[in-house]
Amino acid sequence: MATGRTHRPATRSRGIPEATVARLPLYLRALTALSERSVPTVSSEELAAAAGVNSAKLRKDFSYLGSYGTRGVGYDVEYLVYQISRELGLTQDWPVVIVGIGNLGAALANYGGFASRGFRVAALIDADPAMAGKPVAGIPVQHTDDLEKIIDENGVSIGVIATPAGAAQQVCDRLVAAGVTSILNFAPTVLSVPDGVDVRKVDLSIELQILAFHEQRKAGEEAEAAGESEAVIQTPKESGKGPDGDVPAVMPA
Amino acid sequence: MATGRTHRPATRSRGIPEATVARLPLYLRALTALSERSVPTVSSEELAAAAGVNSAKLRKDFSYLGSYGTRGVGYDVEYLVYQISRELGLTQDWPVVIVGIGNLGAALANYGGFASRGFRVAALIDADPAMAGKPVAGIPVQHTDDLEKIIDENGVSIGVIATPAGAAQQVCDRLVAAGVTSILNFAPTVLSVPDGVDVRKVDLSIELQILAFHEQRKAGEEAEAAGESEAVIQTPKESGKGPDGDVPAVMPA
DNA sequence: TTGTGTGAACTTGTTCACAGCA
DNA sequence: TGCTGTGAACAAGTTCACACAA
Repeated sequence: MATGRTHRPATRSRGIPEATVARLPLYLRALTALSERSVPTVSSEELAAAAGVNSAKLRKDFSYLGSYGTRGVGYDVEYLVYQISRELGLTQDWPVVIVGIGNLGAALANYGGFASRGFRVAALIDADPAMAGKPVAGIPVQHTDDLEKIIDENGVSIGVIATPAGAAQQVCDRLVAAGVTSILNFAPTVLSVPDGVDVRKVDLSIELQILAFHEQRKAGEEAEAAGESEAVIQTPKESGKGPDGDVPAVMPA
Repeated sequence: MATGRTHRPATRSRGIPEATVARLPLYLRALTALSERSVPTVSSEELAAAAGVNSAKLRKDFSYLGSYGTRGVGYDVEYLVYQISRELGLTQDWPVVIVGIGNLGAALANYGGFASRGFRVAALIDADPAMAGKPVAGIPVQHTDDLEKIIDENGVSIGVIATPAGAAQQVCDRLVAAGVTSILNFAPTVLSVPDGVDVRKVDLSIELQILAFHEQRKAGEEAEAAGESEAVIQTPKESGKGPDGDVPAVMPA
């Protein structure tokens, strides 16, 4: 983890900002829907609405890819679908393995959104010998022992970890050693990986906690709207060095 | 959707930057682990390593909450756990409903990470009458018809949508109408909600697409390292007004 | 006339580096 | 002396507003 270089080789990969990259799949989804309805062209305004962003942002994003629109007209849907797909690397096939076939792993295996985007579930792997051979989503589960072989034979470079937290780092290490360079982690742990390996994490409980934060804030605002004046929203820092402020006496031994 | 005000009442909620809020659950998790090992204090350096961030960022984040550390010593683990929990609103109980009990919904219902963080699965809801009454994760599934009643009776303000994309907006509308003000959306659609309602989305396929982008880039860099000189990483803009650049002739009808 | 493409202003987020407290 | 807390510098991301191409 504590290697000298920055984790990602460059903050902007090939000149396209991360924030833009993260939105490209959103645009792609909206464009695919339009394409299916045989809509030939869209304006930035329409597409932005469909993708849930504002049009200035969308145009800026597209400007990093090149000048693919026509002034006064808009964007050619099919052409943009192709350009974004290419930019995201979805014009090629990406075999992925899912490790940890519990509830979540099974859900992922069954998730239709992968196949339609150039991702192919090449194998399902689980540590439970009782699972071995059992088909999930039509794919027989294989045992962890064969992990390296499976990665190698299928040319897998993207791995999905859906194991319990305790097993995640170990699985991660084996995946990386076997040649996987991108990992999608569902286990609630921080994974250490060598330079050059990308990790993205999805943590369900973290998302809920962020919602809870805002939810709590809303509740506070309501109370405030009812009685108190404006000074209710005071920053905790204001009570800075004070004896206690609104901090309950919980300071332990 | 297109209301005058900005979507979120304020960009910084109660003075704490969004980016910081998003990291608090990470710190909390690391702290909880330390707490379980009865570690009394941590330095910003240690805690940062455990949470996978750098120490400067962590200290800055904590500075928004107040001055909870001791110079020359570090942070009291238990005290910080409490402060962050309180800040995130996790000292209270949050009943949540999960709508759409397919593979993913079931996985979420079984997910242990919720209960341990103040979230309680108050009800499971599905549109399939055949599911009604069947217990998932020990909780009987209820029919969508009763959605409003369930929300109301349980005082639910956070809803999780794990339905197919087609049903998501409709479910969302009903949740919101019934009083839900925070939604965690797993369906691959953009949801429109009125002002004051928070939506967070988790899209598995989007995460993979982002990984694919970086994966592709890596492959490109390898090729480059083999033969070409440095000038290979040229920004697409450099070929700006040029005839074609590296764009293949795919422009459709 | 319409809607893209983009410099420039602005906002948010990150990192640096060090003063100052325990 | 050691580590927090934080201003100040920097970087990334967003929004504005308008020139300009079709």
